Amino acid sequence: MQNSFTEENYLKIIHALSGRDGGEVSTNALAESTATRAASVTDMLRKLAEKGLINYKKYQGVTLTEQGEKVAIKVIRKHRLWEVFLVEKLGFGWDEVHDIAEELEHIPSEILVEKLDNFLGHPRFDPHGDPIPDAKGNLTEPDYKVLTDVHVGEKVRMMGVLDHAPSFLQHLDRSGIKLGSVIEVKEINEYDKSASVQIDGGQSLFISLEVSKNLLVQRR
Amino acid sequence: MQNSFTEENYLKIIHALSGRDGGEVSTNALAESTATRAASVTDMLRKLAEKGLINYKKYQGVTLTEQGEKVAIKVIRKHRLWEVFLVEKLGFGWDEVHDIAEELEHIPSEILVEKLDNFLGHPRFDPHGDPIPDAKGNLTEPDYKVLTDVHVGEKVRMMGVLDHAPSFLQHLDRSGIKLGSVIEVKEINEYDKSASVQIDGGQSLFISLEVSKNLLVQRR
DNA sequence: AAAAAAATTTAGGCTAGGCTAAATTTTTTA
DNA sequence: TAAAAAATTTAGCCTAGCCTAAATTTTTTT
Repeated sequence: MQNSFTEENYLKIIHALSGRDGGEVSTNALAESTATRAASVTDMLRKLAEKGLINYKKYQGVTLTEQGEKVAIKVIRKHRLWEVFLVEKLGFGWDEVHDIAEELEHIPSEILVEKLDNFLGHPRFDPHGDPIPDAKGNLTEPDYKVLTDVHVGEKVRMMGVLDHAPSFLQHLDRSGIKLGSVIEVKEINEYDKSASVQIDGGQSLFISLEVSKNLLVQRR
Repeated sequence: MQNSFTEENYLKIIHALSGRDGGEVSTNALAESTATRAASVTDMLRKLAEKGLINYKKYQGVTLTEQGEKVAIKVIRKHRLWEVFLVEKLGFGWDEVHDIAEELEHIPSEILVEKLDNFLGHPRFDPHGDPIPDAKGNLTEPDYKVLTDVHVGEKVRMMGVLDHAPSFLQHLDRSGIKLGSVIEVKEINEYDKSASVQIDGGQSLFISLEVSKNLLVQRR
């Protein structure tokens, strides 16, 4: 049986909120993420549980079943592939594609996804650095670190973002920080943890703790 | 205000059914095309009329208002552009794209359409030969003729199809008839109006009246 | 370990878009 | 042109997803 647009969204969000450990997700957290009320979430949880997509016991929060996980990962795959298409082929900025991909991800057609993947050359990461699950549903999260964990003197490579908000991405654009940029931490201020960094061996700039916390990087 | 997926579909179908003359479309015709019951159509018509998208008087059939026509043409533009994308870029067959485009056409985003149009190189026709409305909403139907109106001895070019059913398109594939093919009518059988034709100066074959009726052609 | 607070669920409703059955209007036929 | 048939609308219901208010359960405080 097919899952609705709304059901797919719930599964995707449960996946995101349960994190690497696959821990329980609360009704309230879901209400916040879906921009609905807790009572509405409860309704949907009952329905998803009946369909065997989540493990749900009243008052205890939910986790995805294996089947639910599969559906969620398919949606994530579609979302990220469409984002690549929008940026690489259509010329959108990385700050503009989220809402459109949010719609495209629910277009139902296995063949479409596979042809799209093929057309794009089987990309491994989306424009924000998030990994794209493969056709079999394998999703491997690379273990990047957050820039706040980098010591003075280290040179790292920018690999992704935690915050996907357009305003944050635009801020990075203005700062000249993009995927692949080399960031050298020159100095960290004790007081507010803001940092002085050098981008790609050129431009020096200050970045706030708020920014550092949302930058995923990798030692080189 | 935004129109729903369903509302857009009604407008698109009313456009298609009212033909070149913009004539009234009946409730029953809409029920058939939308695969719903007449009573449901009546409900929707009331709603579309309230929104100013159609001219509706009880029992009298409907026509599109100028505003409704605009919406319909936008949907058609999106549908046909996506079909070009699916065939030209993703490698789908012309018989496989209708249902997927039916979903994609409702993705809301003006910018997306324009970027897609640009990416595709501003195509004028979709993979079935149907004209693509321009960004301003101009839709000019070329006046092709149907193959049944072609006399013996004439050579014409295949420009489109009236029937978009996969089975018909696949039949054309098997017959080697595609957009742009030159068709020379060698003989027409009085009895059943079937015809003997030559395709691109090579392959000769018989085509039934049913096929002739659905082929749009142009004198050269 | 009670009491208070927070989280969650239940009860009862609402809207969009469907449906069936019955009523009404228009069209066709005799 | 009146009766029959066909088309259309109205009335009353249904489901998916959402809502508020009230009830219930869990968690936190004192």
